[in-house]
Amino acid sequence: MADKKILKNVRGTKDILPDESFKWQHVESKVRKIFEVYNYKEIRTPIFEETDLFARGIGELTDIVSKEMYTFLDKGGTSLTLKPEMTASVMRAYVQYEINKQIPLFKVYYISPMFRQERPQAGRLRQFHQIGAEAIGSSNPEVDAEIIDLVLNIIESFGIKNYSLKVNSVGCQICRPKYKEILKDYFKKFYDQLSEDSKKRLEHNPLRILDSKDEIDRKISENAPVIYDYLCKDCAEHFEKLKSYLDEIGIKYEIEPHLVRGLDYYTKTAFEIISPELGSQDAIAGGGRYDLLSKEIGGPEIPGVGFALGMERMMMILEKNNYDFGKSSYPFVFIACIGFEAKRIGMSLAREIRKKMIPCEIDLLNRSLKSQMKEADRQGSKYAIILGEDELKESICIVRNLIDGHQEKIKLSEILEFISLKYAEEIPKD
RNA sequence: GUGAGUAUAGCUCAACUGGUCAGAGCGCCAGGUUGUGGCCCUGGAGGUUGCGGGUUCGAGUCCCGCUACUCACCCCA
Repeated sequence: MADKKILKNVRGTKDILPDESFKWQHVESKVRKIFEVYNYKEIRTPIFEETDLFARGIGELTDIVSKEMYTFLDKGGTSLTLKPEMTASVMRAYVQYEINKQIPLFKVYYISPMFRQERPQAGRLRQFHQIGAEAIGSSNPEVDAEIIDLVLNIIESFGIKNYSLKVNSVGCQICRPKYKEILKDYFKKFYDQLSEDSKKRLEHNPLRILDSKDEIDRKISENAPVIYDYLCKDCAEHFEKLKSYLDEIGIKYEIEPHLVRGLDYYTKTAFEIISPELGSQDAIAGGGRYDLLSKEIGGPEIPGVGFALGMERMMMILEKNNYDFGKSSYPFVFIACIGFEAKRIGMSLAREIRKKMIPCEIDLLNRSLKSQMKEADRQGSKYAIILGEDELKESICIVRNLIDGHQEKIKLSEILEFISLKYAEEIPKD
């Protein structure tokens, strides 16, 4: 028989094994608390949606839709897509349940995997996780300010200080098209000097040229018309108010007229938080206002703002800075048994201890006492309960403190209470 | 999709210009302690050097192809 191929995780995905998962749990629970403080409730949407939602919501011409989506037909022939981002899904749910008729401002957050079929590299995976929030129902700049304040609070709560916030206004359906044309005319004059990529961008996305990494593109962009001269009154006012809120809150930011978002639905506010500790994919979070999205997906005109933060990217920074994730869970008590009879008593005792919600481990491999003790130590247990023939005869067990090595005999009838007491003493210290 | 780099035990890595080079540390297992962890000592298991060809008396070491991984472009979280 031929050897069976060893399967492995698919490219661009990552397994999070137990020696990592506790870090994720730590980050998630901390983040959830912050959302709670800002009064954002969790929303969970399906991992896949009808392809149309993303195609229309994000925009057919965007990179995400045109080449990065995991799209497949289900058995009924419907085209489905693994979500590449959450905003469209959240808006879909909002429109579907007519939340505008129930709640004036819908504030929700999510922590969820996303899928994009790109070439993996540092800080870029095909299945990655985003922490994000959306505030739907208001076009006020206060909401933009709160969203920015919120994401910065999350970042800072993990001790990250080395970042910069860039904000911009990308206009709206009234003023952006005009600016786009003016920009196109400007770049056309330098067409021959533009990079190959930018020549293509000129067609459908001249704004992106402003964000090019190409040396010559950048030089040309320096003298390009600036969007602020072309914003309509509404957009300009919105931007001014947002800045004044940020100033008052004390948030430091950089005005970045070249900041462009890759999703079509953004209007007015666009922002990005970048970290020099990240490598080429240096955006730890991004977001903005999307007043056009609802209509794109067939809903009424509903304004919204949100952000998304790359969890893996934040983890990269935390690891790099030796962030203290706390420790993994461990069994407070380890029951070591010698012989079948002792194991029977041990199994029963383990259950009683666990019923009291005290983490407990018992040897399941029938190894030597020495191995069991070694295991107890490796697991980080505070106490070992030793049960053997000798102890059974006297109806006792040995309780060994693995921190100081002191051990004593305890009656089997009193062991549960003894351990409970010790555990109660220990709790506040952890 | 394009480009570059890397590919040796479970993990991190050694092996001069091709000639005992298949190793170390960590981890794992066992013994030193007939029923007791952490430190220490001793021993053991574990690799057809990613896969397939080629050059050569001889290749982990050179060449070609494939695959995977990594980084960068693109784009984005």
